[in-house]
Amino acid sequence: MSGIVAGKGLEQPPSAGKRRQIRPKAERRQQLIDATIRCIAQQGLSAITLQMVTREAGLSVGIANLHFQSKDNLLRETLRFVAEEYHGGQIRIMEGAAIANLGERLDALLDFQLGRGVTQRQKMSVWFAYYGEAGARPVYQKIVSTVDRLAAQKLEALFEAIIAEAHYEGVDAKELATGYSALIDGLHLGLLVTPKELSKRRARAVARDFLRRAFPKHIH
Amino acid sequence: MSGIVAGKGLEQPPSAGKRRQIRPKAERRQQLIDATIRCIAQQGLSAITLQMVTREAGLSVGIANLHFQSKDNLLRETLRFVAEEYHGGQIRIMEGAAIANLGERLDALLDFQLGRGVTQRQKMSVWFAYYGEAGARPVYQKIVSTVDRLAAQKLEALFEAIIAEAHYEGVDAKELATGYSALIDGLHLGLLVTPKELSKRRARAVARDFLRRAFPKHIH
DNA sequence: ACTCAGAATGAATGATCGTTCATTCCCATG
DNA sequence: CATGGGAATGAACGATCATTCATTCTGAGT
Repeated sequence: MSGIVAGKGLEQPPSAGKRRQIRPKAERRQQLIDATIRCIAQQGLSAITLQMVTREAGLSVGIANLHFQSKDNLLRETLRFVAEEYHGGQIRIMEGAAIANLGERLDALLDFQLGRGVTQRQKMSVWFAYYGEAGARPVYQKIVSTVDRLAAQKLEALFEAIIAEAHYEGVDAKELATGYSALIDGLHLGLLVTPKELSKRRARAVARDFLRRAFPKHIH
Repeated sequence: MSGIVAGKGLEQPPSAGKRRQIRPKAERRQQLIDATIRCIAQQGLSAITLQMVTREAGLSVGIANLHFQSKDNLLRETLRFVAEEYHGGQIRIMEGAAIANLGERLDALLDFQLGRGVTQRQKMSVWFAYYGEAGARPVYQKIVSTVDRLAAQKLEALFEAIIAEAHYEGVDAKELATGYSALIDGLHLGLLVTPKELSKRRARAVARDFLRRAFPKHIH
């Protein structure tokens, strides 16, 4: 209920009469995607309904099919948006020139992956909701794979640079990158499913520990 | 289609006429749970229907409510079964007296967690399908938490024993156990969503690497 | 001020779902 | 062999869903 009010608040002055507004297509699409994300987080992917999403967005039922042709397509586009948001954030940190020091860049990456923005219950719910359906829906696999592969390559390159810089021996960048990515995913899962057992603080400590053991000269 | 045939084959001689059979309650329940697992793996948790499950089991629609009262309850019991199967398997290895050597016990655990039985696409699909809904359904969180907590404690105890045995220094058993569990979960996720990027062989190598870096005297 | 392309609406439709329950039929028991 | 308890069935029901489309309404362009 409060979610609905919040949804309206994002697009209209508080009073928000019934008056219909005409807005550009791109804006309505984003509005619907945002509402979809909130609904998935609150109700789950299997319980989601177009009536639910459009009400959350403060719009009518028909508009979903007007801008997305079908419910399936709306869900696909929502996944695409979420995937881009997460992986894009990582890539921007890894290839950005803002941070020259490799150790600091690694720190920034960890801060992003386990920071406030990403570890919101809302975000993680959506993320794993799609993962959960990926086994039965190749489309979801494909969408995630595409961005995931790019992020994995960037991470691998960063690890290689770090290894070269400090002449670490007996460490394989690729294997380490796979392990680190898996560790972060697993920590997100823990934060979502067993929040009582795993605090965000501890999750960060665990991830830091992994990096410290691999790159002791870079992480203190 | 082939799934349906296989389902029938499991309960009836190949010819399998239409003749109705009366079986004990426990057997029917397990039969329905097995069918539910197959359906979730094939169609996903959000697409599952009772008609689908009962057809897969070679039974009539009404029988699901007869033995499980409701669809929701059938799904809950299925999760309970899967959770017990996975975590129970781990616990049996960790507290079993069959393997005295701690290093070998660790190896056996890894073999189980990333072995043929667990990493079947079917099993992992079901597992993450429920994880995906956990954000919106506290019941699922509770079911998983219960068994998960016990397994985590056993793992921690095993790590502590290993640390004590070889006098490893500067390692926290609890933190390491959290990291290892998260790593395994993340690897399962990778095997499910991006199987092209992550082979089972590589997943095992990555997990082994984690353990080797932590317990070099125990893992070679 | 006027106009109209097209954005937005929401009642209606048909399909499908979970659940019920009157009925059928098996099989252990005597 | 006869029988009753209860396991199993599946047609029927009401609820809910995605999707459609005739209609309404808006606001930029003239």
